[in-house]
Amino acid sequence: MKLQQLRYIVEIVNQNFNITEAAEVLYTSQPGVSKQVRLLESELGINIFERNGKHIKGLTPTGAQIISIARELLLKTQGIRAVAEEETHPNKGSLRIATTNTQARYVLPSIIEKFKAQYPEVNLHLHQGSPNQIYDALMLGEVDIAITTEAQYLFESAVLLPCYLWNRSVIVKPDHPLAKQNQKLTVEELGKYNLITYTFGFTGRSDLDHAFNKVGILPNIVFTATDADVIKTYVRLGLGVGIMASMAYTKDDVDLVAIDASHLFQSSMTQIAFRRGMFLRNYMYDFINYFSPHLTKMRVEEAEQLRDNSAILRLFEKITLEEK
Amino acid sequence: MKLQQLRYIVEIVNQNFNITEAAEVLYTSQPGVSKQVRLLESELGINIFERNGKHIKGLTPTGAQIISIARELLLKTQGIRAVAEEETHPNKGSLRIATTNTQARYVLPSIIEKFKAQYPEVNLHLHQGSPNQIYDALMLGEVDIAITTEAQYLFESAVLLPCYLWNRSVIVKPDHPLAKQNQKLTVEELGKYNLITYTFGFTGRSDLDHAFNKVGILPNIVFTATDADVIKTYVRLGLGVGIMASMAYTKDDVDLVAIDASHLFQSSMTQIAFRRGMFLRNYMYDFINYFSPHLTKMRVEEAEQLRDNSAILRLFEKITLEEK
DNA sequence: AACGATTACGAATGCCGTAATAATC
DNA sequence: GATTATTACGGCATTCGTAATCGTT
Repeated sequence: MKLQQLRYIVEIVNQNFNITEAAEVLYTSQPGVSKQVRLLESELGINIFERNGKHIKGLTPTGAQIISIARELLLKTQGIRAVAEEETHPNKGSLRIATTNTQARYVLPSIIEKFKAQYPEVNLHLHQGSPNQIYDALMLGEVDIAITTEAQYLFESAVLLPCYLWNRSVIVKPDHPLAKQNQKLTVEELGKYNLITYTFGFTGRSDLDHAFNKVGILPNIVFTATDADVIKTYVRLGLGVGIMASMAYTKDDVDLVAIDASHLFQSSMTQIAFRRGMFLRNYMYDFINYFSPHLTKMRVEEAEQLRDNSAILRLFEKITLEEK
Repeated sequence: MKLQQLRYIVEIVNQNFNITEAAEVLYTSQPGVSKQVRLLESELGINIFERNGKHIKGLTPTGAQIISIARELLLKTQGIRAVAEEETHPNKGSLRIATTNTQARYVLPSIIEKFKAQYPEVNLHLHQGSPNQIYDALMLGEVDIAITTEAQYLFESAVLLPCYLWNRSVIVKPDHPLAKQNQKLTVEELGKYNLITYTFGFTGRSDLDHAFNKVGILPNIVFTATDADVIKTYVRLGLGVGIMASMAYTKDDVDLVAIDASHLFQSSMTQIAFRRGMFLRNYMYDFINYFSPHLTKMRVEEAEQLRDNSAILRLFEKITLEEK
């Protein structure tokens, strides 16, 4: 069994069982990959891949288990390299982040600017996707860090650190009735209008639905989007009232009015995640710390020792209380 | 980076930083090992080993981290092989168990007999040691399964399954006053005699101390041993009253009298442990099941999904309740 | 017919072992 | 002086790439 052979079989799976493409990605020849796969299979005495004559169709049940172990194993080789690089080039390397639109567009820019200034030699890769995609990218080792506000249950097998609470604002044009009234906004009132908000599974949408359910109102949601820019665009077209993360309302949005709605909906939590047992470069700790100042290296390490994410939540609730 | 190179550096650590011995254990030549180590170090650009001129003294801090990752990584290669062997030779392989004296001497024989009959082609290795040694052997991958009755806190990073509760008996010679009295035994009464029991850290000794502490009696423990045979020997010599696991009193002990003491001391729990994430061969599940009938493959798998051992305990408390 | 996997073969690399050397205890 | 690590070097195995072949879609 060779590390290369494991790299080969994992890459074949990644490339949808196409050895030719896998060979290209690996900068090697098709026959070489094919041969090493057969060698590994004969060494283990089993078929990893399900074949139809000469064509690979998929994984055998045993093969699927082996791929899963091989993936973890290859991640550990990256860990060894990272440990070594931390000593040889502590300020050099790459930081791969997966996140959703809201973070990428409104929260991360200033943090990345600061980070870039501190670590000019770290290559930053930012991948935007749905919570599910973010989770997959994290677990397949395609990114080092995930930032998410949704589907915390997905990340049970990762280390999930609470970053900050955020609230929603209602967005309307200045001539809209809601912009003129002085009374405090109610959920009932919002229910009267056409609403534009996030697509289900994005940016705290589940918390929002929950608030309407609780008062027994079926909201009239006419448009949904995965990002606030689209929401604002449709509000500007007069198609409805927008509900989005307050941080997505910026000083450039002079043609829109934001009405605080933090009293209507439960606060949502933005969280940062990484794979359990992963070696974190020092600059990664720093990035996490820039993103969320209470997440010092010491506290992150302490949190990782805890067995599940609810214990991590309790830890930080305690820390917040003590600081007050 | 090659798997062999990782095997080499780990084995050098195992052999106390002696490359010559490591080479012997690996059935290869000293220069070959030495060269591969230098190659790996130069590939990573760091020193794994602390050197004094040409002699290896120990690990660098970075090296220590790398060894730790390399160990986990090599365990995963064993996992891949195990998955393959499960398909090629489901009834063939090895089962390495670490346990304490009491289990090895009084509990396991009948189970091993049954297991051997079922799986004649599985090589059994039984290692006896202190709870600490058992834990180390398990975590270093030297054994597949650990059976323990002590120091559960040590096994937090493993999967720890509750097997059965057991109690203690007081062992005396037939002419001893305790053998003749008909009243129920009390802790106070026991405190009057010289006692012989387990060494601290073995076979539920901590539970025993706890019982004396609770009633504020300082027991007069004159001999301690790691196994019941030694305890019985000293009782036979008339040196004191023995307190040991009831299961260690067998039909061969006709010259001794056992007095049930389950009402005096809290029951102790025997537990079975394996590394989290380890691939268990089917015969291993069967062994666990023979050892503890309520631990079916399904329940063991379910328990492993849980995040910590207290959750596993709760799961089995629930199962026990439902069965009643 | 085109694409994709395997086989065949030659070149190059790399690993391993013996022998010799150097350094430490 | 004995033990232990490194260097040198030659043989062997393995891997990799190109070219050709075979099968599938």
